[in-house]
Amino acid sequence: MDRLMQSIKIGINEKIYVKDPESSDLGKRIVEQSILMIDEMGFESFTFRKLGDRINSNESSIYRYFENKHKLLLYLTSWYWGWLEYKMVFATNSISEPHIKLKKAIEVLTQTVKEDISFSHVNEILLNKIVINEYSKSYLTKEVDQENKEGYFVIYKRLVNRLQEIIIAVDKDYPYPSSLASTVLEGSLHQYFLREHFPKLTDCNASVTPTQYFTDLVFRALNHNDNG
Amino acid sequence: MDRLMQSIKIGINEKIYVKDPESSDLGKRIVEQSILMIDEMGFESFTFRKLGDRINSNESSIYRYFENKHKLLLYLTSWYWGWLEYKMVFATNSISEPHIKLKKAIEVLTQTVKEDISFSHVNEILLNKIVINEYSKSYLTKEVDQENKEGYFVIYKRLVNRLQEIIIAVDKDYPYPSSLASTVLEGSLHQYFLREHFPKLTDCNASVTPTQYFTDLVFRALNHNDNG
DNA sequence: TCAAATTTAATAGTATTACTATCATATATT
DNA sequence: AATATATGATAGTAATACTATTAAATTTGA
Repeated sequence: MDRLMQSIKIGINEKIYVKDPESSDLGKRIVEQSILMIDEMGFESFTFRKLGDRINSNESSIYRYFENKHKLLLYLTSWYWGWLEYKMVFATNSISEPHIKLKKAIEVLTQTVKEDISFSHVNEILLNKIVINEYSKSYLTKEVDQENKEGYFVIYKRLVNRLQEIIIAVDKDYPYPSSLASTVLEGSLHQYFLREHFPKLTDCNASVTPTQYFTDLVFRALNHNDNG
Repeated sequence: MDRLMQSIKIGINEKIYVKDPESSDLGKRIVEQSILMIDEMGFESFTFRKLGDRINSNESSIYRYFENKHKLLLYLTSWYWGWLEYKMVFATNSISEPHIKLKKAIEVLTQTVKEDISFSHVNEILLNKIVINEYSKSYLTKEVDQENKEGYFVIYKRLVNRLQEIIIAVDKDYPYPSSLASTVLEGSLHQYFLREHFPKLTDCNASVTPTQYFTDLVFRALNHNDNG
């Protein structure tokens, strides 16, 4: 998988960036170091000025790649979802049995990232942490409808739809496949957050994973013959 | 219910405010108008200066009630969860049948607020919208552990725990009652958001409510004798 | 390989935000 | 009426989120 993914470029809506950060060394450093910094200090405290200092570049140069830090967050999270989508499709593509396919899909989508240095300048482990802590902020805005119209969330939407289709293949009569798919994806991020900060509000802990919880939940919800 | 609730004061952690906004006319106007303004312009664009202008008061006077707008958001959302908790306990208290109690609890917790002018200066309908759009921002911060330690989230945590206990009463062997409870509360806000902004990602629409989806999901997940 | 084009860096500047400080005035309490 | 307290007005600071301009470095391509 490593070698394969090295040659794949995740296609991100061109309107999200001013200049493609993949097209230059500076661009890659912006992406690489912004991930480290947002993880360290949180999205609110992160600024382009601080990033410029850190990468020995200039604030104004960063603005030539991204209009503002919100767009940068959209870029990073789109990248993450595109990467997860790729992993999910890759892992489930060859599986024909619907319930095994669904089990695998949930597994890939709700697992934490352990290690994946396929793309040199993107640290997927930290990016996963950023998505848990910051993704909601990218859409809980007054501009969400406009930005959605411009296609800034297509990758995420496609991913939810893929999961929904896999759910339907297991139980075509289940009445809420879209809601269940979106609940799994969003709820998984939430359970990871709770495990870290509000352990009383979750059953997930060192030995129980969000993957186990959601696998169990989804298969209880669906009518199926074999629990995989 | 109206008259009863008029005499109830929702107990909010005193560390959240500098001076209790319930203790003065200015304090009440701060709460009242901040709800309107955050709904109108979103939490990011909302500032104490703008609020001061709107209520014909001064920025510095508002700082005498709340340290910053983050604390004000914590206050408003705590108020909301306290109010919902009250409604939930009130509605389920007299029910002895566990599955009917659970059904009622989910109903109260996942329903949109239609109209409830029990507390004169708090518009619960708008507050519900604010919680949907802004609540996550109150805890997705680098300070969450410290603020949690100081008790800023007690009401919400108590509410999740209450729901979890009601779930256990229906099926004491279900392995993930806390996660299911937190999924219902958080997921419900999310489904409302999706219904409004990403209709393709949910089955909730004009005729299907998040309440129906979650009621169905929870009862599918639990082993029980009667679906109510 | 030299000139032109492009990219990046450095500096400065603006409007706004998120406060803090000070002092005056209005209102309530005793 | 004296005192305390709450509020208002004004000013000020450091940081943020940019934009603009110009200079220097690097790339490109003829």
